[in-house]
Amino acid sequence: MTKEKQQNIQAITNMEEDFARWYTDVIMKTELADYSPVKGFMVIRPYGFAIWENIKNEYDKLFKQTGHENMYFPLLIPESLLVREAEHVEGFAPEVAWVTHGGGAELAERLCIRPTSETIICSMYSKWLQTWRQLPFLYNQWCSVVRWEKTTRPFLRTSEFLWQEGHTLHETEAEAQAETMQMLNIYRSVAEEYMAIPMVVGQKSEKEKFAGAHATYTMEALMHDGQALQSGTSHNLGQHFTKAFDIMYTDRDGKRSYPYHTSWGLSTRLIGAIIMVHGDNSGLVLPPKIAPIQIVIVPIAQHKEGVLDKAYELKNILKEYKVKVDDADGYSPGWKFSQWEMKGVPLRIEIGPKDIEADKCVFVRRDTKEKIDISLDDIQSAVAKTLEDIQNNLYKRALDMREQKTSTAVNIEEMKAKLKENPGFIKAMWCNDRHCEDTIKEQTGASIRCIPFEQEIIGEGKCICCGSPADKMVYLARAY
RNA sequence: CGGGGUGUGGCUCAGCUUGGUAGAGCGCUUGGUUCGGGACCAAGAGGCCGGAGGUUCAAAUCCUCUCACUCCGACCA
Repeated sequence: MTKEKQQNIQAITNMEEDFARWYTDVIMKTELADYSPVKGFMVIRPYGFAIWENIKNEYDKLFKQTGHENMYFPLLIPESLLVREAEHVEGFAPEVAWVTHGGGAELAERLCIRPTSETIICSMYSKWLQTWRQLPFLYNQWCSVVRWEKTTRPFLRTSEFLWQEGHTLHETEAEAQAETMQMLNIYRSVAEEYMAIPMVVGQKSEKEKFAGAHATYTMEALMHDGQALQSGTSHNLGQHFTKAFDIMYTDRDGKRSYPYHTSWGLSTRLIGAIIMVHGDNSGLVLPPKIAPIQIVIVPIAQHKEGVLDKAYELKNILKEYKVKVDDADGYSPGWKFSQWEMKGVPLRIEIGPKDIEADKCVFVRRDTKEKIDISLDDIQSAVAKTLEDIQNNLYKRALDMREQKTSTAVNIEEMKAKLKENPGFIKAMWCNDRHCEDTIKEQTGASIRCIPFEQEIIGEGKCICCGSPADKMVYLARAY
């Protein structure tokens, strides 16, 4: 093939050259999503949506296993409800979209398109909750929310995104805290075990916490370019909203009490994380456990006697997996190899006349691009083992990458230098002062991603900014 | 919200300086030969040049305004 032709076909920018373009190229070329006619709003195409469905199904299963039920609340929230909790409005007001007209007439009260549903859900909870015997309330909804964003990027930040929001009520503070942690753990387990993305988990600083929360917990992932991505948050909302919305019940002692409240959410942003953690210059690399197609079978010389039959036979043998036989006529095998590689299919099986004669096939792993001959007798166990290897290897690779991109610093100058030579996480001590937090952000561009549960002491335990004794180690990074 | 970039068949772009109402490659369709890393030949289809004004006998091209997308920074799942 000629050079020009290579370039024409390749079209995915190298990530070393321009990471942002690489990212959008991958999304467009692999047909995960496309831009819509409305600025900041994207269309999720079937291949991208299939990934979301797989993520969603895993989480949904665990939500239900832990006693949660799904429900659905309206898209529109009256302004009077949104403004009930002061911190909350203040946090969200700048990015709310408003509906002012209905059926051509101006509305008496404008309605906001939910940026999140705490307010409308709480207004209903106050109607429903009467007695301690009804607690806990364990509900969740899958929906989309709208936040009018200035700068948007597919999956990472769009004005509308798909997500899940859980909203629970509990009798005691301890139960609410336990729920908050339980959900964060579920978030982390699916992210790590299914998406193969290692997460740093911990608590958000006061500055970074959810508007109206008592405490926010987060899982943070590190992308290939050294930027962090907040990937899921779980909030202990205390009684902030239950008081603001008059949610009261008669407790075990016959007194009127406010319950304790949690909410937790994660979104299609996770798809951005999968792209940016595992992807390479050939395109997507999908972990087997969330790949819409786990195995693609590419027949070679498919017009020849018996080749297609054999391909379908293999598909049938492997029916417990998501298998596609690419029997498209008029495309060369080489073309198909490249296409499916770009789309990140974990395992490709090539089967042609020579293989059939030798009673074998060829496996090609997406993560290592390694080619191996496999006897057809062993195919089932070989597939199981290979997919598991790929899944494990992706996690390990991502973890190595994160560790390689994680440094420590004891003062701001050192932090700047480290971020410059090796962008990624910086572990440092912090005195818990908002002023220091702002200063660090201003001078380095990096924010406190979280105060991790797994603490350690860096250097002599002095705040990276002001040098006073500090009892918290934090992860800092530039973030999406 | 500030700074840059780009809008021409499905995609990537040329044409614009020096106006004369469109071109290439890829993709697509049909037929044939191919088929183990992005095959080849032949014949086709497809565009009022982002939009609105203006200048002109004549505008993709010049002028004004506008819109959209995109990238980089400040704020955010």
